Amino acid sequence: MHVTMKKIADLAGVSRGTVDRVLNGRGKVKAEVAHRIKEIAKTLDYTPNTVAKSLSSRKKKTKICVILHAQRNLFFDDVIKGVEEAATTIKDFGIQVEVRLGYNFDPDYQLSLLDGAVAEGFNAIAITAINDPRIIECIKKYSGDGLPIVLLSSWLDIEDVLAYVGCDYPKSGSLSAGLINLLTKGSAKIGIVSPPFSMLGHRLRIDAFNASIASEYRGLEVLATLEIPFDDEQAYIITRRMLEKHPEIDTLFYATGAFSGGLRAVKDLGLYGKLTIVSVDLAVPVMQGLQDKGITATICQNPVGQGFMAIRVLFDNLIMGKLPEKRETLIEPTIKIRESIL
Amino acid sequence: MHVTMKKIADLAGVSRGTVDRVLNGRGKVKAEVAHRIKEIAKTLDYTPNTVAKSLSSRKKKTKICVILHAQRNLFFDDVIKGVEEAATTIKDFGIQVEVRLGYNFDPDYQLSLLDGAVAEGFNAIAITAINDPRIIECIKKYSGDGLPIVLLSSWLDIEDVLAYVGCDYPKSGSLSAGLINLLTKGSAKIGIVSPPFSMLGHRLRIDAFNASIASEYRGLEVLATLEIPFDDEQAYIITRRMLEKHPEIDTLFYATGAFSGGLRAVKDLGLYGKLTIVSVDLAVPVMQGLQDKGITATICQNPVGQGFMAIRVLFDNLIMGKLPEKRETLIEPTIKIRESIL
DNA sequence: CTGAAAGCGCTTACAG
DNA sequence: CTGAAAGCGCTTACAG
Repeated sequence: MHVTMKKIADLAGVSRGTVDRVLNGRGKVKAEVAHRIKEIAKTLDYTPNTVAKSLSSRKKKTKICVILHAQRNLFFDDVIKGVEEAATTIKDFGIQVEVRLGYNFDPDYQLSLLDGAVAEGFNAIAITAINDPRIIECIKKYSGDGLPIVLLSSWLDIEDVLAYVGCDYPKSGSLSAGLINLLTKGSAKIGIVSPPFSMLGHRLRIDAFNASIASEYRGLEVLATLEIPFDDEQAYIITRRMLEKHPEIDTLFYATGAFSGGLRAVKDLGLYGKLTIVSVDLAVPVMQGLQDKGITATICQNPVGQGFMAIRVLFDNLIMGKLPEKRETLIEPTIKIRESIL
Repeated sequence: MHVTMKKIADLAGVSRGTVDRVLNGRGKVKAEVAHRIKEIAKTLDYTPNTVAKSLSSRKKKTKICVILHAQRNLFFDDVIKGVEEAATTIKDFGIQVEVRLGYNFDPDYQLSLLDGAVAEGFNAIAITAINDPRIIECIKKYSGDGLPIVLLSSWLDIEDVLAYVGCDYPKSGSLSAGLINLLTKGSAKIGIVSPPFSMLGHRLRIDAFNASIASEYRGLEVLATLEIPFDDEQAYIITRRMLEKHPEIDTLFYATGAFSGGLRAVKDLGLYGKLTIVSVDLAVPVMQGLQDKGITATICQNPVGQGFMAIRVLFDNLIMGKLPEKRETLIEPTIKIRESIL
C-alpha cells in the first residue's frame, strides 16, 4: 500500500536517482532499465507525492504572474480575491503569485508586462489577454516555448495555450434569455446593449441569447442590438438614442460594464423602474440598481472562482505536470437579484 | 526571507526539537527559553510550512470520516462530489477521507456510525447530523474531548463544534421571496410547503421568507404554510388539499425534497404550467420540471461547495491547527432556472 | 528539561 | 549511463 520511488527502485534493483530519471524524463537511462521501471510504476499504479515533490524542489522558486488588462474594478477585485485565495493554499508549496495590473486595455502596455514577466523568469502566466494580433502572437510564441499560460476571464481562440478559465459566454447568453422570459412572463420588446464584439466572448453571448429566443421564446422580440465602447458618455448617448427610437422597448439586456452612462439615459427618459433590466456582472452602479429595484437582475460569472481556478490549473501543471482535462474550464454563470447582495 | 524552525533555533541558541516543543506545545521547556523562542517567532513572523509538516508526520495516518444521514440522492451525490474533490487535493498530505451513508434519517443508525468512526480512530468528522437529543449529546461529548467535528449541510446549534458548513437558510428564504416578487411582478397569492420545522434550518428559511415579504413586498400574500414529512404520498394529499382549499393560490414556494408527490397533486388539479412554482435544490423531479417549464425556478445551495468546504475546514484544522474565522461557513444560495441546467 | 539523529518522499548536484 | 549522499522543513522517538 502506498507506492514510493524507493519501492520502485528496490523492485527494479536500481537507485532512486534512476527511477527519477525515467519517470521524470531527466537524462539518459539504458532503454531496458527504463522500460522495466516504467512497467513496475504502471503495475503498482504509482503516483508521485506532490507534497514531497514540492518540498524537495523548494530551492528553485516557482513564480506565477497574473497579468490583468486594466486597473482594478469590482470584477477584477473579485478575480484577484480568488487568485489570492488560491495563492494562500499553495504558498507552502514554494509557489509565489504576483498580480500585475494593466492600463486601460492598452495592448502596448500589456505586451510590455508580458515580456517583462518572461524576462524576469516567471514560470507560468495567467493573463486577461487583449484581443490584439501582437499579443496573440506573443502568447503563441511563449506557449510554444513551453511556458504554461492560462487565458483568464477573456476568451481568445489560441490553441497553444494551457487553458482558458472564464465565463461560459454561450450559457450566459441563454441564461439571460431564459430569465428575461420568466421576468416578462414570456412577452417582451428587447433592446440589447453589448460591449464591442471585438472581444469574442461578447459575440458568443449575444448569439446564444438570440438563438435561445428563436428556439424557445417566441414572445420575446429583439428590437435593437447595440455595440458600445467602454465609455460612459458614449453609453449615455447611444442608449438614449436607442430608447427614443424604439419607445416600445420594455426590456433591456445591458450586457456591458459601461453601466452608469446607460443607466443615466434610462433615468433621464423617466423609464427607470419601468423597464425590466437584466445586466451582467456586479459593478457598483449595478449593485445600486439592484438595491433600489431599478435593475431587475444581473448575470454574474463568479469572478472569485475564475481567479481561483486559474491558479489551480497552473499549480497542477507546474507541480504535477498535469494538463487540464479540457482546455476550457468554464465557470458557471449565476443569476443575482436584489436579495443576493443584501 | 522565509523563516524556518532551524533559523529560530539558531537565533535562540537551542535545537529544533526545543523550538518544536514550544511552538507546538509538546512537553515542558524552561519558561525563559520558551519565552525567548516565542518572541523570536513572533518578531520574524514565523509561519510553519504545511507541506513539510504533513510530509514529516506521514507515518501516523490521518483519517476524516464523512457521515451522511441518508442514502445517496442528487443532493448528496453533489456533496460527495465536493468531498471527493477536496479529498484529492489533500491526499498527498497523507489524509484519507471516507464517506459513510446513513439510513433513512434513522438516529440510531447514525449514532452507531458516529461511535463507530470514533472507535476506529478517525481524527475528524463531518456529519449531516440528525436533530435528535442523543446525537447532539454525542457530538457535544466528542467535541468536548477535542475531536474536530464539522456539521455539514444540516444546521444545529451546537457551540462546541468546530464549524457549521452549509446553507445560509435565512438568505435562502429572502432570496426566494425576492425572486417570487420578480416572477409575479409583485403580486401573488402564495402557498408554502416546507419540510418539518424540526430541522431548524427550515424554520429559519420560512421565517426569513415571511419577514422579507412583510418588509418589502406587500403585494405578496401567504395564504397557507404547510409542513410536510419526507413522504411523497403525504405530500400529494396535503398539497392537493391545500390547493383545493385555496383556489386563489397562484404561486407555490415548494421548499421540500418530497417533490414528486406535490407535483402530482398540481398536475392532477390541472394547474401544472399555470402556477408559478419556486422550489429548492435540484432533485430529479425538479430538473424535469424546469426542463418542461412547469417549475419556474429553484433555489440551490451549492452542495458541491458544501462538501468541499467541510473537508477544507477540517484539513486546515488538522494540519494547521487553524480555527475557521467564523464558526459558520455559510454557502451562498443560488437561483437556477431552466437554462441553468441545460 | 534538552539535543542529536533519523525519517517523511522526493530532487539535485557530484562522482564515477 | 548510474549510484550515493545531502537536502527541502518539519516531527518523532531515543538518549541523556
